[in-house]
Amino acid sequence: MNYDNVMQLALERGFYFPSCEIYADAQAGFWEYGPSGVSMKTKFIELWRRELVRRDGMLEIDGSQIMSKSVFEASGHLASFADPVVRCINCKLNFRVDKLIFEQTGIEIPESADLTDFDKTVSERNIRCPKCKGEFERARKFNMMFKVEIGPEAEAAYLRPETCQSIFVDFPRLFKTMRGKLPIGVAQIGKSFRNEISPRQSLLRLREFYQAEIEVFCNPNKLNDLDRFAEVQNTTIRLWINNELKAMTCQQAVDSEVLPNKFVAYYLGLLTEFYQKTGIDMTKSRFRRLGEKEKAFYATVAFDFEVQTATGWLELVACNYRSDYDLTSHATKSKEKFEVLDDEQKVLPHVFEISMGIDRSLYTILEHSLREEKEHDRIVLSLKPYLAPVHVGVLSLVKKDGLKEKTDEIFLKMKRKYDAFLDHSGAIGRRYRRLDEVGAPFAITIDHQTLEDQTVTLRKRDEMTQDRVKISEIDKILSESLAFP
RNA sequence: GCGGUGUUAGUCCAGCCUGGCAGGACGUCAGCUUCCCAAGCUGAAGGUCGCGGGUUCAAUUCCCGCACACCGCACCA
Repeated sequence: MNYDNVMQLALERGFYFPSCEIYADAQAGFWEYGPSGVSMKTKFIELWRRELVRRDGMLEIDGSQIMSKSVFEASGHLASFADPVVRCINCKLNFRVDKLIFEQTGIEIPESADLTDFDKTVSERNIRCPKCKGEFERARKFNMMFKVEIGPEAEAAYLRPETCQSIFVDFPRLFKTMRGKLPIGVAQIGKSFRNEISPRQSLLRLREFYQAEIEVFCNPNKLNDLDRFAEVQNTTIRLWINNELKAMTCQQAVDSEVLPNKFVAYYLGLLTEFYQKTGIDMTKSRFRRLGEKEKAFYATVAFDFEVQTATGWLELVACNYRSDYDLTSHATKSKEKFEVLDDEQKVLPHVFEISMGIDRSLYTILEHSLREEKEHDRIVLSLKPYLAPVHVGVLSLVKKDGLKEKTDEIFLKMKRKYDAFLDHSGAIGRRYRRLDEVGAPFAITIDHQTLEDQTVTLRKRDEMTQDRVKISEIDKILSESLAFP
């Protein structure tokens, strides 16, 4: 299905919708999750916890969204998480100065260069505004972090542009108090904030968005010394190297040196197994190795996990080998010690990062799960049962003859344990269609026979088949069918 | 941020050219009917016509500005 189909489903069925939409000054790039969206997101996060955090024995934290200025001085975000721009004195339009210089002269200046380098080239080559031929003000940096002011003295602080900074900052305490031992993963789910110049396409590019980030701290001398690699050695991962797809097992990727070490291969394997369980079509996925110019300023090796969607290839996860960039920076700035003991040797850990975009992942799951069945005149969201916003619809075939009361009684017994949806009104077929659209894998219907023999019909979403089951068996059937894998 | 196209009920859209009571379909809700896959009948609710200004006796309609959305460019999880 295409982007518009997903968008319409999202708006009509309570998955997500624009923030502040009743007001004209609502800003782009902010979206709300509705009831269906929250329910699905909660379950997605539970799957992430199971498949990554618990499976690998990671520590999970929940850090502040507002962090002090020093954090971002150390991390490099104040200096580097910014685009160099110039503004025309005459018409006030802003331009990316590095792009402008390249377009007009062919000279390439890296975007991280000193502002004076840009000013020098602009004046030497007499670069003028493309729109009005006006001269430019001096170059400045447009930083993509949201600045906030703390307290009556308005001390500067920032909304975090990535969740991982608190993981780095907290590392010394976590390692000491949680009896840390390398390698160790620290995970966090939360919101990050980026002042994007042009947010677009709802959940795909937000100014306020959810990340699920994992930072694995490791001994850089032991990247091939990892017992648990055996768990994923036969897992097939899809790698996109030099414009070519190479599907191979993790073991083969290490042996052929397509991946640098077992450590990286292991986590790409875990991530693959996680996404397989989300219902995303893995034949439309790849880990793409980034070139030098594409990588973030802190990365030495980088793979993006990308998935093909109706909007093109979409980056869901950034996997960056950040080496000791972060810990060295924070150690230098804070004077805190970040070295730890590993086999009685002092070592400054390196960091491998798995930075997941939750919103984008949820969009992709929706797009890959949504289909139209013309022969049955219905739209079906074939979510994995354990990710469905509604687990089961509980329906009375008709309201009268005591069926409503019997239905209420059954619903009451289920509603704490399952996301059950009670519905008495309208034609039964219409109610099934509505449940199909929110991805409810099951519907149980109470009819006249129920009153005679204590059985109900259990309808399956994908097959549209119905079985008669005893009321006493419902719980067992549902708990098995809805369980996480 | 640039260029193009749009914005009217929950959704899709008509009305705008040529200013004069805010409409349709689907959906939702209630009742009747039916009794297992969007059937039918009756009724109802639902709108700052994106926001602000201007022209006019009168603006959803004409003019200006802005915001937002979509497509393309650039940037990113």
